[in-house]
Amino acid sequence: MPPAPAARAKLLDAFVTILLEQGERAATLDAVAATAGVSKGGLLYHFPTKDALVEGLAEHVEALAAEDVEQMSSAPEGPAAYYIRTSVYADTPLDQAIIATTRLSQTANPRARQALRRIRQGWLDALSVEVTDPAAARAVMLIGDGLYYGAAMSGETSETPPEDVGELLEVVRRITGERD
Amino acid sequence: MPPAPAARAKLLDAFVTILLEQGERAATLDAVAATAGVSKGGLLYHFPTKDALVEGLAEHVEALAAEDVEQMSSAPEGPAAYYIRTSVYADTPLDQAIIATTRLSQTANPRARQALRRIRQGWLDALSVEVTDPAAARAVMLIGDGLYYGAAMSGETSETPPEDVGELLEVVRRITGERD
DNA sequence: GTCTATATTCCGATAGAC
DNA sequence: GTCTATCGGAATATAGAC
Repeated sequence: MPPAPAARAKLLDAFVTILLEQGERAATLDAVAATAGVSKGGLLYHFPTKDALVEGLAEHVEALAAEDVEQMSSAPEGPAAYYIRTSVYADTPLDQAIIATTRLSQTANPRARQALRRIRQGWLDALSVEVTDPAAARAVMLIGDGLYYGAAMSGETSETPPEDVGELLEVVRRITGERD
Repeated sequence: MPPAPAARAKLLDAFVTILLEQGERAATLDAVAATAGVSKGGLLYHFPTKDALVEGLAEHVEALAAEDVEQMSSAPEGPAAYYIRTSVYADTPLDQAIIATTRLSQTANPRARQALRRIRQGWLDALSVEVTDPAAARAVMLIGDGLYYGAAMSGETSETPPEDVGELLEVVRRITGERD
């Protein structure tokens, strides 16, 4: 494994921060470079084009999500409860990277859309192991989507207080209860 | 009431179309004007700044959503079923306007964020009349958010085939069932 | 590897003719 | 009301010094 490319990581982190706090339009090469503490030329050495920067973020967020799916699959509380509980925006690196990717104009950045689609599919697969009714699995999935959506929409901070999650989990238990 | 400002409506419609099909970055004044069949100067007569264009879209989408809330409140099937059924992206003017507003970088466009927040609140209020358990109402709300989110994320077309909605409605019925 | 120019394109907005 | 022409600024990307 490579010796930890600190410069690349710092640049991607700056990209995420700006997307999160100021939106896509503010995430210019100049701004990313300045936030990371390098010049624009320095940035372009690591990411030759802006598309390369988006590609870097896409790979980064997919890697983080893959780790999350592993934890989800082996969670004692079960995948569904783990998924809903962690769908509340909590400032983790994964949450930040996902919202940042969401902020990219996805019609203009097919790669960003692809990353989010893959991540959602990974979650749905992990959910389906526990929640065998497809419609129920989809409903749980959609609630998680909605939680993330609220965070992506309402700005930088969480819309859902953690104390509300407990009640939400009860509702989910009602969904995942056996049927037919 | 004014004599139907056709030019304004045509410009807003072009703005929505471009946001929907190509994303925020493509929605320049030039592109909006060209799509509407007028010059940039012509556009700027009706909307003196780009913020004015966003304001126009925000008012437009809020008005359409207010109509929807009225229909929702008087729907024979009940607000919850109506809400979920119509949350599937269906190319209605309201759906298009909402997704278009979603595409605007909301950190940079507080007015777009405000419009979406107000619309969600209106839906939640209407839902709460039928679904009195707040957590259950929130869960139904979130499923609708998730459906819209999927549409906003996956591009221009619907992610959820209408034939899946029936099964989703059964799940919702399980949520809205009496509790305690 | 990181920097400072600089080239080029494009966007939002203004001015003023018609 | 709608047009053309144009300004000022900003964004992506290149070239080449260090």
